[in-house]
Amino acid sequence: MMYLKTKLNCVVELTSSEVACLSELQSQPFQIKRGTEIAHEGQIARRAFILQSGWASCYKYSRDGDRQIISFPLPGDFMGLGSILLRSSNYSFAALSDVVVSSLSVPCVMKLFEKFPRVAAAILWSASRDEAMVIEHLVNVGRRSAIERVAHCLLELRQRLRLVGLASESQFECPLTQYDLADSLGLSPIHVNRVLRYLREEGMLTIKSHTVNVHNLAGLIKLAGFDSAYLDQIVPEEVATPRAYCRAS
Amino acid sequence: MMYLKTKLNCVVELTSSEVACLSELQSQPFQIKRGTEIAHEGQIARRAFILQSGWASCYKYSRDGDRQIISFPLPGDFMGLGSILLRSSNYSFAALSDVVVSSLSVPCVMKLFEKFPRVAAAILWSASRDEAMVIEHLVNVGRRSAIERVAHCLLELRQRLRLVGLASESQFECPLTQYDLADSLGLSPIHVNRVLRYLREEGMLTIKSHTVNVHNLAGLIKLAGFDSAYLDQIVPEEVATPRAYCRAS
DNA sequence: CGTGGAGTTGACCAACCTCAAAACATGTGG
DNA sequence: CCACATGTTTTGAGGTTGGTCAACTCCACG
Repeated sequence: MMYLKTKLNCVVELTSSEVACLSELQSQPFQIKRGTEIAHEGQIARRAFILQSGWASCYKYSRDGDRQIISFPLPGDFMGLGSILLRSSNYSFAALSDVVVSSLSVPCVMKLFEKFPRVAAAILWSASRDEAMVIEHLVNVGRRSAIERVAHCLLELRQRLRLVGLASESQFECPLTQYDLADSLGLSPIHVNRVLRYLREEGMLTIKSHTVNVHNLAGLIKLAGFDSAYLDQIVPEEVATPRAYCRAS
Repeated sequence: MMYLKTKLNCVVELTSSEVACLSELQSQPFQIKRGTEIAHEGQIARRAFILQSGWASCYKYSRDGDRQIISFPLPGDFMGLGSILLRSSNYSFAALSDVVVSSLSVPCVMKLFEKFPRVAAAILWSASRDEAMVIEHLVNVGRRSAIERVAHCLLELRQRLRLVGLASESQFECPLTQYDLADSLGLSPIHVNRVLRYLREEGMLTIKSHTVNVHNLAGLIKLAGFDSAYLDQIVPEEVATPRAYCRAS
């Protein structure tokens, strides 16, 4: 609940009845163990999930069995939102660490749309931001070198974790293996390892026991060509200032 | 108008008042010349566009000036839908051929959400499908060989064109240059050329004077590992069968 | 005709992959 | 608390895919 409310609230200021509706429609949070697949590609999507704590991954397999990770949902993010209106899920997703999620059923989402158009707008906003991240990911994989990709990915994770209060200026927990990184960045795990060594030897960052330490933030940002604009949480006037198009409750 | 209506109509059956509202809120279609940039990355997005005829491209530049094409909007597709709720546009888009578009302003979209929740659902559906295409594109670039990428891309275009009646079984118009393909697939134009030669010599397809001729469809599908599920237009029961959650007009 | 964009080709090269093996963690059951 | 098993990181050697550079050709369009 907590996250869904704060997340959507940052888009449009929700009224108390809207907030009440959200908490009603959302399931009780429940735990999922590390490594569990939550939804599988091609399944009919009956629910969307909101990650309350822990890390997850969304991925697809290519025909020859190579995995491409689409995104790493972090606390506060939706999973499978894009699938609820399609016949079947686009992709699979799984828990990368022990995880707490809550869920919304498809009829619940439709009910939200019907009753609270501003919540609908907030959900579309959230979907738009997810799309922006996938797009940046595509640019990363399509047009950047291995070193840039790795640096860019870690900077994005740092920035997103900071937005939910889970990273300090120069350090954050990160359960990703080098295999996960490789599958996300379109590289081999061996090459990811070489890149991480390079970044370590250049004094940029180190990773030890699932903790990333950034030693030269400015250098990394320059190296990766990182611009965090696409992660902005700010919302345009016309969308955010509510009352103009708010129905009489 | 035509396209917006038929597109959204295939999601939820729109009532006549919903259709009327759509035509009212959509601008008159207007022409844009080939090569014109319609919106630029970072601009404030004041409108979303619906492509009525012709081809377009959505793209971003990486810091070192390499272009990554995100998608090729075809007739009936939205452009910039994901940007209207964000502060600024994610990406640029431009006309690849002479093009006819109509547009929706941001307040119009908000009005649609408020008045017609089912139209809102249909718009989110459309955004979900766009996201599914970007995701497949990411898998393509991240995990497939150059030959697979080119074949997959052309098969996707064929399939999408067929859905709007612009491709026959084995042939379609395609204004893309080899540079465009390269920037979409994360390859160099020279290598795209080599791949196209290979596909030609294998009897898979030929491209001549902006026309793609598929000579061995089954072979191409196998070669690319192409599965068109992500392009499906079918919508789940709960979303499509309307009256259940339809407000009293 | 002539000009510029697009397609084509060859030669060479580098970024990244694959295979193989060892060192290092981490967690589990005894 | 140890011993083993499993998963993860690290390193090396050699090979491929696809990139770069440079040139030439083929059009479409003025």
